[in-house]
Amino acid sequence: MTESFKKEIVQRIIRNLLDIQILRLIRAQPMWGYRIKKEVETNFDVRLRHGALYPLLNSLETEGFLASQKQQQGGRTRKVYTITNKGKQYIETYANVLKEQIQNKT
Amino acid sequence: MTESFKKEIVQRIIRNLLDIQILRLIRAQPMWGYRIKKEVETNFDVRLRHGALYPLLNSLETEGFLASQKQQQGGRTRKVYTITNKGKQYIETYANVLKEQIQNKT
DNA sequence: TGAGATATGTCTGGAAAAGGACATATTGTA
DNA sequence: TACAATATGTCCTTTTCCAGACATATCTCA
Repeated sequence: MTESFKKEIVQRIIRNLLDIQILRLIRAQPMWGYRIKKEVETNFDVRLRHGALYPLLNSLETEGFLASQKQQQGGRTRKVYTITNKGKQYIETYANVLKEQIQNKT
Repeated sequence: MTESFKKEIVQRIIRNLLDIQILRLIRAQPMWGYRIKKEVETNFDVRLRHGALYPLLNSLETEGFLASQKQQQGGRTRKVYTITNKGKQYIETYANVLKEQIQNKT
């Protein structure tokens, strides 16, 4: 039962806090959309539709959480994202909130 | 900036994982709906509408995460909820997922 | 006695989100 | 050469969610 709970909870976190998971991935290593999709799908066993991902990445860049550089791979273009200081602050704050969630028996 | 981030993140967690926050509250101390509403609103500085809370409590009981006993307070009735073993397992699994999130297992 | 707090419940219209389709181009492989 | 994978983007319809309203009853305090 605990295993199915775990899968359910992970999926809920991915769905509702997808931007944060993306920031965490990119902080660990700069990445482009297609790669992020594959990482999320294999790491968390959740379907991630590119029709949701690419607009999200663009808005995260517009809001200053991510920055991108175009990278040519032959004739194919990759938009490689790196995390900004603002983005780092956001996930650090997230980690702090989680710590409180675990510690407090509230 | 980090402060406004914190408020935003807390509100997102409450909104999307409200059931878990309720289970955590009730595990700490058996409680009824109105009290839960007040606790959540003061502890997390988030508005919690009773029109969302009461149906959620009823469904958590139906699914076996909570149990309730009616308590008479004069002519006024309180529905006091306690957490079940299933409910405890759910929030323990949640805590484990959060630990992995913090420990940067990605 | 009237207002505000306590206490629990349902329901609905509009907004937000999700799912899937439409669109295009390159690269690798069978 | 055709199909699957890589790579990024938009758009529309359906579904889900939520805020606020509707509903009822008791208790406390001024």
